[in-house]
Amino acid sequence: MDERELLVLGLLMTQSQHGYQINDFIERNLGQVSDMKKATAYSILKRLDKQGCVDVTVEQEGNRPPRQIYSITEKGKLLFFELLRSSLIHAENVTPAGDIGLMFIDHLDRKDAKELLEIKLRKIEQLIGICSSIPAHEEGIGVNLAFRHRLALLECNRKFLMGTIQELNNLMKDSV
Amino acid sequence: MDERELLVLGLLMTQSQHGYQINDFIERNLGQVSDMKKATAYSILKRLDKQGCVDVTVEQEGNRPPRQIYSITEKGKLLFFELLRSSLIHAENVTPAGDIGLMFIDHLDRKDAKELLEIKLRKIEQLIGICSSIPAHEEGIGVNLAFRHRLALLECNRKFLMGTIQELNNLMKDSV
DNA sequence: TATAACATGTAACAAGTTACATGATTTC
DNA sequence: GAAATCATGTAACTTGTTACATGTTATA
Repeated sequence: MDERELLVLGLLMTQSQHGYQINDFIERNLGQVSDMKKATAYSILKRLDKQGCVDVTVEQEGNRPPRQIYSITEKGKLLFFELLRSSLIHAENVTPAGDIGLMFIDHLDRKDAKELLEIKLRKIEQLIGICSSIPAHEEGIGVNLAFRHRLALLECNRKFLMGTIQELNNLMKDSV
Repeated sequence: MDERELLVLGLLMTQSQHGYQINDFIERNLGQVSDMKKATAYSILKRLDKQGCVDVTVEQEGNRPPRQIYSITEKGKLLFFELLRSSLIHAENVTPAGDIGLMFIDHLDRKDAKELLEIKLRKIEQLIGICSSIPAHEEGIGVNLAFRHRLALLECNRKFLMGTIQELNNLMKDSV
């Protein structure tokens, strides 16, 4: 559930890091994975510290701003595994975010609806392009699984949208 | 984006209603669509009122608690269409909630990982059962589209999970 | 007569975002 | 000398949840 906390803890599992480093890594490498904002990462680190899930040491090079280096503690590892397990077994039992709109599509006329879904289709196709051009990750299977899953869902959405657009076309023809 | 607000406005598009009615409808009929809590609906209605997106009239039958009947205004309709359009064209550009865990699956041993994914698979299959037993909606295509989309995504997840579990099995055999 | 259903609401809290502030260092 | 990068943080705000409080009426 608490994906952001899991993400931060997961990154600390590989190595001790300071906040800037985590934010930088997410921005550079995990752009298609998480849109967590910087302030959020900093406040999660503080929260984890308060809970005893991380240890902090301060480092300083020359006159640069001091770095707060965070290391995951035993308690933090327990939390990590707890969050990991609950994340892996979790199945969303409600309509995915963004599908509420679909339910109300009849309030638009068919032509408008079709055009909007075509915009969405183009976005999805762009995302498919980006996602399928990511080279396979060397270490472990997890990261590759995540991207393969995302790609599978995007393809599923693409197929669904194409079918729906076709259906709207047919309905428009019928009503002429 | 703001799915809950869109949901409330959408329900008010069909008819004027009071808060209890909206909550009741969601609880009874939209259990697989939204998990919005009652207090949330009430506070959204207040917010919409403050923004001039709904009008309120008070009704009372006998000595029962008075009902605040909310009707959508012209401004509210504009907001509804704005939210509807942005919902329909929106494509999530990050990994779906719940997939962060997948990235860190290598921290578990294969057997554990497999068992957790099997739990998830069973949940997904249950949801598929529920979702495919919902009778088609008579009016319009929107509601049916939403359920068909959800079903398609669930099937996609099922397929992915089965493949992944198989893959974990193979990896376990190899390492013996 | 107990309890479910009707009908509303508030207060406290948690999580996240936005926007701002600070100040050093490297690079153009 | 200006701008980007390094490194941290806070304050205000929004959204949503949990848990509680209130009182009536229909039903078992």
